Amino acid sequence: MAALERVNGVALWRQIADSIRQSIASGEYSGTIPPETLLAERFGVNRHTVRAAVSALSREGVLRSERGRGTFIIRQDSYVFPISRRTRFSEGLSEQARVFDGALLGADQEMADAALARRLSLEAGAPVIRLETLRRADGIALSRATSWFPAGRFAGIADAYREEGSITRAFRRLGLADYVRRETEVTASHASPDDCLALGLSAGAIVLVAQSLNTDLDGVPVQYAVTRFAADRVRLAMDTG
Amino acid sequence: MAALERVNGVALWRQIADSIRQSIASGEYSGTIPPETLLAERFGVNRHTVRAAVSALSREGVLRSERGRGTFIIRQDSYVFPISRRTRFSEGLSEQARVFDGALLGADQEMADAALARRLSLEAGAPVIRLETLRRADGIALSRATSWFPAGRFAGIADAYREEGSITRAFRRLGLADYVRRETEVTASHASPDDCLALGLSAGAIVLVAQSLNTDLDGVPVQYAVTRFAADRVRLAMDTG
DNA sequence: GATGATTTGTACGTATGTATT
DNA sequence: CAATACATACGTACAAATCAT
Repeated sequence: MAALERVNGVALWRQIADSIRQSIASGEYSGTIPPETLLAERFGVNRHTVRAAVSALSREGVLRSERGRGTFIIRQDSYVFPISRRTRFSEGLSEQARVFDGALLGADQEMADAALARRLSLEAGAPVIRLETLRRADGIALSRATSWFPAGRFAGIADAYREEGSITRAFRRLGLADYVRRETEVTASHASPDDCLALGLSAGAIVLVAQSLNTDLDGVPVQYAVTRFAADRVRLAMDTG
Repeated sequence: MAALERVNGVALWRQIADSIRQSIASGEYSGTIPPETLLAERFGVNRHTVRAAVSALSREGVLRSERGRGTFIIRQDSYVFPISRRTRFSEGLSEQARVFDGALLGADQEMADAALARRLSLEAGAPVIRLETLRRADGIALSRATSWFPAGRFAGIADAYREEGSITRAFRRLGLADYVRRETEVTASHASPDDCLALGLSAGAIVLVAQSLNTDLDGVPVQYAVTRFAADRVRLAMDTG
């Protein structure tokens, strides 16, 4: 594998670890991964380097090595987040997780900058409420979101969310019975130190970043959110059938 | 901060380079990027580390530094891929790129394994045609896709695609006038060596992985595809308004 | 034009991580 | 496990080009 060279700022063992993870996800291996010596030969590296890769995956909870027996694949749960006009994370997940909750990490009032004001159809500098929230399923952090709401219309949103643990229910409490998702834009990037802390990720992990806009039934924006999903625990599903 | 690399396997400067590239793509910067000292402070690293990141991006043709003046953005390539029931990549992109084309990297006939057969509503072991394709905009590789088609119905799909450069037109040529996207599932992972080669990415880059199913108007599956997008050049947009 | 602030370029030193032998 | 060569990251200092005043 000539492509594996250390010139790009990514350690060989990390590239090999990612390759192994990929092979596991694609079903190429089942039960155990091949022996270290075989992998070393296949990747064209020293056995020590393969060991470093396996060690990293073990730390991340993907593999478990047993002396004399082999290295076993630990199945990890992955959650599907539906994205549609009627997206309700809490409802979509309730079938997959036994315990599902949202926590309020922080709240603040600030002034909308030009880009945010445009998205929420407000005047630049208009007051908005920012919520930092965390979603968990069965005790595992899945996503953290930063949401902005027009401050005039949703003054008590922070308290409402804190007590309800759900945007849908917080909206309902403030008199907004229904809302729809107008648009979602998905990208991906490396997890920031903040992401790692909040989501319990190892440094260098990947997050799916979704920017979304919700409106009321008259098309008036009620929430703009940037949500960061732990990419190895979550799939985003768009049903367009 | 030096400890980051130990846990991670991805060099700090590489993570910062990716982050800068992401910010450029998302339109956060325009014209120039912030000064090195400011970026260093913002990322919490030494100025040299930022310089290593900028240096890498300069080698890749994204940035150009001028002493005393600043660091200028050369390529600000960000393409939005719409995902909807009527997704037509070629149509959605034609407004954003001057030159847009699809190339056939390879084609093969194989037998559907259990998972693929289920997705295409075929018997396990049924013959399918696999296409490896690459999409470019203005000469820049945006995505590579592996697609499977029922071999019985779309025998000449490889030749048709090779000559048309588009799935939509290849389908039309084989008598399928129209089709719809039924579902799409999005995840993200590190770029494999193959991805790096095909998409011109640096090791450690991120790809958005979309698994999608297309059906004809009667709901019969016609194509299952796994598409790998260069995450720093592409945003996936779901319009649910 | 001169001055100082800003910004990128260069150099040296130190410590630690990475990968092979 | 040790030795080795190279990459990564920080720290400090100063030089050179540009820009606002």
